[in-house]
Amino acid sequence: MYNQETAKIVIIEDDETIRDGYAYLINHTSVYKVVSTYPSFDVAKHKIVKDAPDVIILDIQLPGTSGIDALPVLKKLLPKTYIIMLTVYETEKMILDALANGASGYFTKNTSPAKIIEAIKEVMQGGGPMSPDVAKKVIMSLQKNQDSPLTKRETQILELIARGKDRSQIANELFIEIETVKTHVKNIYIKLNVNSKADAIKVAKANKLI
Amino acid sequence: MYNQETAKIVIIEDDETIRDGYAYLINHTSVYKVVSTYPSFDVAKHKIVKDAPDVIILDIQLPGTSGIDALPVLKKLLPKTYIIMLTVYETEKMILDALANGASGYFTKNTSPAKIIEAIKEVMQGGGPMSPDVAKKVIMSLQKNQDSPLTKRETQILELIARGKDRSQIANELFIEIETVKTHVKNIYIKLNVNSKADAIKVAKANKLI
DNA sequence: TAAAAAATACCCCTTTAAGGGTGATTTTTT
DNA sequence: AAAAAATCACCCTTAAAGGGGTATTTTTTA
Repeated sequence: MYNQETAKIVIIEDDETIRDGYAYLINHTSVYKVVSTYPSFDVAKHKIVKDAPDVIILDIQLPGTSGIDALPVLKKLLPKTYIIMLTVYETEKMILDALANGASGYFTKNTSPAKIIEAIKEVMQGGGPMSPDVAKKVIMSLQKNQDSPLTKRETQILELIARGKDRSQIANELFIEIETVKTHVKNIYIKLNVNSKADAIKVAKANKLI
Repeated sequence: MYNQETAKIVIIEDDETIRDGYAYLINHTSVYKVVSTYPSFDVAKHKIVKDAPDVIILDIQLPGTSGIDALPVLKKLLPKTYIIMLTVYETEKMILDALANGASGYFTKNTSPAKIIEAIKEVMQGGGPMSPDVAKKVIMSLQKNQDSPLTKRETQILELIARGKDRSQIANELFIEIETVKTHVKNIYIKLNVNSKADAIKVAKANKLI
């Protein structure tokens, strides 16, 4: 594992006040060492491999290449480095994109430096820290609509359809006849006001029915 | 919104030591009030509506009805109540199931009472608290495999297939011919060693390629 | 306990999609 | 310049999708 005593941090953040503030606080109130700070990814990319950081604190709103676009590149340059995202915005899409692309943690900028230092510690220990507002959005993205127009069986069948299964596979899996599956599918289409698998999946996902 | 001063908590947990311990600490070191504690859901279900709790702390490993099974019932009985799950285990499936079924937060039992009190506060303010190890698992479930055998285009097409789109819809969306889509699909099948949409989706999801 | 909702199953029908084989060109990356 | 990725086209057969209608049994709820 890593040696926490010497863990190296790099901060990529365009706002000089925030950048220097975090750097100062990490250096003076924690065991971690900020080895470099950069105002943009485009400046950082040529030097960051030499820094060999254990953790990168990456702002999303950067001039030039955005933090989101920088993420996959950084993961390729430094596969073992943990990346904690920082942002002022917190749209569900942005958060999910960042996490899907390899971010280890995600914080909004109203997060105190103490929490960020705690997050560095957590990330070094294999955790996945995020601020409560971010966690809320992630949880919401996992939650299903409580008052679905679909019955349990219909929801179950629609989920199987969404996994690419055809009628006969669904029938086999649920120990019912193909014709029964067909009837359920027809009722699903009527309830969702669609007339194809693709549209049913689209509507169901938009309304978090599946 | 809720009045934080009088927020009512119910604890459902079979271990008496843990149950009383959390209750004592919440009552004596926070502004929240534990109005009832129960050793199982089966005992709680008849009385909990009268308790009208703002937050329920729900153990997963309960005698009789498990916390996972109790979750949808509780959501129906008390739709506006926040539920924080507690567990000793932390399998990805269990966590995702709990969150998908309406849990507001998720903690493992090595979590300090202070963190639980903080979690109650966060949940009352609309946050979605979870312990770092849980957050890690949630993040992992969102992350894609970095070294996929599929090309970008193939991944993109497989994602559209997984959304139930057929060849012609994919062709339209990507501004390419149906025949090209077909070729990509054939190459996907060869790379994943499958010969159907359903199997391709299954293998791809198992390996987090999509 | 009676009514309503959900789940089950079968018949008709037509159109469309899926999957496999083979070969080839162009574009992009390395 | 070579390799990888993306593009397109023709052959073929079988399987699936979607729309229509009807009807029974089981489960849930009022």
